[in-house]
Amino acid sequence: MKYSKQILLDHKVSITNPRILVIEALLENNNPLTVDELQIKLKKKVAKSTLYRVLNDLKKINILNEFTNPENATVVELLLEDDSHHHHLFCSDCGEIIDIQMGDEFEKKLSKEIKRIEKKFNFSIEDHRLELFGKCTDLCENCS
Amino acid sequence: MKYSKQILLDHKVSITNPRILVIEALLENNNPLTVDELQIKLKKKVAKSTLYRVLNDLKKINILNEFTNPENATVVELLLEDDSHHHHLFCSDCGEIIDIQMGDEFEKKLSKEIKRIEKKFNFSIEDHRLELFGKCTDLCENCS
DNA sequence: GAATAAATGAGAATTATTCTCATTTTTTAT
DNA sequence: ATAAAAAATGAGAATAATTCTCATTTATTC
Repeated sequence: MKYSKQILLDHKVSITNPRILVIEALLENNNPLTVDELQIKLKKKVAKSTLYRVLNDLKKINILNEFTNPENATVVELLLEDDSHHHHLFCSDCGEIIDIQMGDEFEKKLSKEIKRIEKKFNFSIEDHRLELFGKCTDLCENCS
Repeated sequence: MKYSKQILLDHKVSITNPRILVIEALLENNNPLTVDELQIKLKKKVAKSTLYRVLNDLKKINILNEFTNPENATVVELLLEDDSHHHHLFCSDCGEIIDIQMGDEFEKKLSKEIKRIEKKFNFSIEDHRLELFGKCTDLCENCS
């Protein structure tokens, strides 16, 4: 069975063509996509209103991560069980977004700092996000 | 002279009432504000179009930091020379956004990791942002 | 396979932000 | 301090992103 169908089955939501197409499009890319890019990839196959609805459906079953790029455009990526914790690197020249992983030692240090912040502000912290901003130098075909 | 006027003078842009009002409103709060909150604070004193224009003006002279909250609403804060490097903590109950500082050791470790990422992806990284998400427990009047 | 429930497509409605342009305010040069 | 020139403002129109509506289609249940 197609992986995308399995994902929908696993989350007990009905299996429809638009949902399969959106998941496939997101699976094809290793990195996050803006909604615009996604719309272009699915042009004529999924209605705009349906695309937004499907994205909301995927959010509801907790397999979609949504954030914004430095221009405040909405960006999405699938977050599946086997995905490991990662952060994002943004290129201000070509707009590319790259998944990055920080070293274990760094994440441990971050956890400690988070505990300190929790106490200081009497917060219960559930998640965090680290974003790095810069320019890809000479390797990117878009920035050449 | 009012601090807000001084800021405008220092950055060689003309001193106008809407600009002063926006800067004062942002200075009043220690923490970032959504554009909506800012609009309410300035209700009837600054036109909506002017507010957005002034925010863009402040961005141009690099004293405004703009980002989004977890609901993707635009958030702004003044970033003045004497402000030190900080990050943000978001409460998903009351929407409050709090400035936080991470320990020196943590920031040093982060710098090292950033150098590693720069080499790995052939990037030149210019900035970073860390966001923590959680709930304020019992101290916040909005979350009581 | 028929009945029921859920999802879709197309476009209208809504919201956030930018743009336009006539008027007002600020700056510059005397 | 004042007049001319330049820049900024307010009000609302225009645009863009996202959500909503509802008649039709597709998926699920029995």
